[in-house]
Amino acid sequence: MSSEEHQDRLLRWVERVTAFCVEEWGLPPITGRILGWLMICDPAEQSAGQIAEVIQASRASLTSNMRFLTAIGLVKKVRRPGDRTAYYCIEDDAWQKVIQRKLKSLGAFGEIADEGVDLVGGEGHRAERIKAAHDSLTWLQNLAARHPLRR
Amino acid sequence: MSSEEHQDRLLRWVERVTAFCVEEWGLPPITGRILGWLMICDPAEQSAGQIAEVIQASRASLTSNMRFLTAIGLVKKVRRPGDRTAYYCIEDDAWQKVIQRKLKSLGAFGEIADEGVDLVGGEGHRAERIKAAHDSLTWLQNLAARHPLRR
DNA sequence: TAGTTATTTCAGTCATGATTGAAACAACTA
DNA sequence: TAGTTGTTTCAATCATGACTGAAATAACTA
Repeated sequence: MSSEEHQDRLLRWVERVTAFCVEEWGLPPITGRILGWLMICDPAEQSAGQIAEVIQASRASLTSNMRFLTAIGLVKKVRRPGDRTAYYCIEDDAWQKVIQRKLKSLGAFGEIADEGVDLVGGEGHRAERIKAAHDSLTWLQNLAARHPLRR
Repeated sequence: MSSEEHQDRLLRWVERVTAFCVEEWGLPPITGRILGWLMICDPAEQSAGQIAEVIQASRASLTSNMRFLTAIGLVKKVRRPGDRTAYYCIEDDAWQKVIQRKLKSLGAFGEIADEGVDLVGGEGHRAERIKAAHDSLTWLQNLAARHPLRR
């Protein structure tokens, strides 16, 4: 298999990751491509310029996306003394962070549900309806807390 | 507390649910308001007209949103013989469905990660990096399968 | 210091899709 | 049947925000 063929396969895989990030998590396409590429690239550390070229996006777009991805802790910026280029690399626990964040947000929704129960008096059909929501929303969080992922 | 005051409180709660649906799940505001209102309204079954009035949206918007919400199984449509009005009501297991769907999508992402491992040869830093992603992505799904929510 | 290269900022374009009003339609009543 | 009321469709508007090119800035070397 030629080098270009292999690169093509990698990019097709990146595109599938991108589709996921866009459809399931509402991320912009370029953000998804960056994440996908950083998952599978070699070496792990890549400059904004390299990434821009391989995923066909502008440098300007890379700047804002990298800022976003580092701000939320999914990507880390690596600087080397004597080199003005900044390199980026996906965090080892990036997906674990994503998932923990989702769990936390579900839990917060569970708290809102709790307040809803108070609001309707705590008894009756309405309260039961909201309690059911609360239980579903906090279930996973409790489960995850009791059974953390070991690597 | 007057009836309007109580209604105001309910609507403020609905607005918090809406904010969640919009920010965390990327739903349109009106979709979020409908869900929030159907969680806390009394009676549980409400016509499109009633909902439109209380959340201040157009009938047209209600039509498309109700179609969406029933299509994905979060809301059910109730028809009564001799009454041309259609009533809507949130499904008892609506949030459980939402969560199961999210888990399934995480699992699907896990499968993509699996293929990524094959793509890079199954060994080395790259493979380990993607394997870590895979483990995080499938962890919750496995956990949930082993500890289903009992009500 | 001047020169070079990479990054960041910012104003503007563009695409997407939520929302609506008006008209068409459907279902009931008298 | 005509009248009434609720629903759906559809074309058009509107808001949002992703993305870019060009200019400004920053960081290195000689």
